Amino acid sequence: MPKDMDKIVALCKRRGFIFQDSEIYGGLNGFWDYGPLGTDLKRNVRNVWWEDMIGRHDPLDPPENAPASFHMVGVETTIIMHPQVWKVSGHYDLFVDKMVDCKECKARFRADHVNVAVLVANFPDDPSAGKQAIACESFMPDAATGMGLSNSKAKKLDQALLAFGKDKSSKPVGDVVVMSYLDFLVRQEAEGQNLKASCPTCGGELTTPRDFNLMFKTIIGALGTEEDAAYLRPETAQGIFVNFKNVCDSSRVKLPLGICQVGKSFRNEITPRNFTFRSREFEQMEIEFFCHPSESPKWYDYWRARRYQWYQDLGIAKENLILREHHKDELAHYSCGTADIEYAFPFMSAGEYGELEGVAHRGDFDLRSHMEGKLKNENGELVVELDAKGQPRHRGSGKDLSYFDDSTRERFIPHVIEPSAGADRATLAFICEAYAEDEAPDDKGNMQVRTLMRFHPRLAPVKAAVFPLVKKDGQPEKAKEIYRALKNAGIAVQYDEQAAIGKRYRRQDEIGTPWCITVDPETMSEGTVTIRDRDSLEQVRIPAGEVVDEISRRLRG
RNA sequence: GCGGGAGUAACUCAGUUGGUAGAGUGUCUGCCUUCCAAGCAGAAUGUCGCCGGUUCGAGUCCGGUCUCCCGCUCCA
Repeated sequence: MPKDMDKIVALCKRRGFIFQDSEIYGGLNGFWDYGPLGTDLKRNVRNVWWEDMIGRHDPLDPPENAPASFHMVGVETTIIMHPQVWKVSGHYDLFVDKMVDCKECKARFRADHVNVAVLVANFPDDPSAGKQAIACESFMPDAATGMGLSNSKAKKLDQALLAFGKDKSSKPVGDVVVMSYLDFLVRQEAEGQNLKASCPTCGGELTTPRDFNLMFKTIIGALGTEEDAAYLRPETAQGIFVNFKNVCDSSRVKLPLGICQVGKSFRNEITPRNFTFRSREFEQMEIEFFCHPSESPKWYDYWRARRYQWYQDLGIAKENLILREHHKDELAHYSCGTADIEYAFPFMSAGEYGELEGVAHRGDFDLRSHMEGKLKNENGELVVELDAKGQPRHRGSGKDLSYFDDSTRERFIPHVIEPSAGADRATLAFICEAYAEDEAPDDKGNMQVRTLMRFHPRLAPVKAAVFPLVKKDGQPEKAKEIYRALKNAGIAVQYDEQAAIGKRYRRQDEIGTPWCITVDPETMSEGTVTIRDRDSLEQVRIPAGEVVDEISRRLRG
């Protein structure tokens, strides 16, 4: 049974997990706030990630399934960086997409995605007639066949050719040339022609291409002008790349080496939607893993498997999670391989998944870019992109970012494997996965619907709650004692003496507290308390003095 | 950005032809003392998304705007 996203969103608000940003002013599209429980939950997601990737990492011996031992360290870099970073990384050019709209059907396309088939006619019997572009049809490339020009449109081109040749003595021959809409416009301009490409779907008139800046622009300096434009980072990765040399020079680390960072990133998503899934301000948890080029495929495999497993270890059911290898033509121009870890969010249709994390094999693209300048893919080779004067389009730092391996006396530019996870998306996935409704008996033994969040104990915002069964006979005092002992041990715990015991259990179920500890008459006589399990509803009795140890033990797994 | 739907208490929603707002849940306070929400009693809470217009009077009609949901588009 699919989960109801509306109910999940309602619970998130009702219990203080996630609020719409600036809600009292009507909200702000694409921005979300975390309430008290959501803040703890998301912090747990971040902390568990940091702990598992760095804190608990053992650099002395190879971890399970790893090709070799390796180092993992962290950095924290700024949201605003030198503007040249984004020019070199390609974001400046790529994030400023040219978009065209259809004035008729209102469809919007990326201008470089619209293809135009131009019919160029010539008269083989009459060379003096020259070549002329006489007709065009626009179409969207069909991913399946690679041939998006429909038969009807091809026929129209044929007819145009026939009509063109009608009053000529010799027969025209036509060549169909396919180009992007942007190239088409450039050629029309250059050749002084005025063919008009129309909407690929409805044939309506298209607007001229307009800029869409997907990076947030800002100004540095109180008196800053457009000259001082800077950008909020669209990814945390670049802060790692530009510090690669600093980290190597300062940290007594060797390759293979992972440098990790958690932090906010910003993208002007065109259509923010689906709760927090596509937000304009979001948090990333990224690893840039640097290794020898010859070892990179092994590390790519390692990180894909390890990161896929990580979500499962924290409670995401395997049937809701896929590891999807990108198809070749889906790869970014720099990537030698990318796999997405995707989750079957309730708001997606059956069989569809939303990306939680991308694990990309980036080769030496990033370090080379920051050395040499913005790179482009030319016939499978990454080369520095040049401007009209033959200079680099965007100049690199000129610094040598290669790595010298002392043991092999070899110098090389490391390859990078990038597991890049979304903290908000992971948090949302954990929320969706945790949401459950089951049936539990009420005090009369009738089955009632119970709403609960089955958070993994490491992620649960509240780990335990302590109740007195009744508000008398010294039970509240005893319960508070246990509550404080847990607090002092650094365990997130709540105390509740309000209303019937069953109601208190349900309250904790709804926020995903794994364990409830209840003080009852037997506590007063025998010194034992019950620990009730959220998922099984089972209770076990242990000495009150062992509660802190027992909960700590359970939290360690 | 387009098309469709929606916005009323913290949540889910009702609100008849325009006559100055209700229910359930939740929250809080007592009582009860009982191990899985619905025993009893009581209380608080809304400029009906926002702005403007029509009207003697607008939650209700009109215009604009913001936000959410669905579809399209987009998602290096």
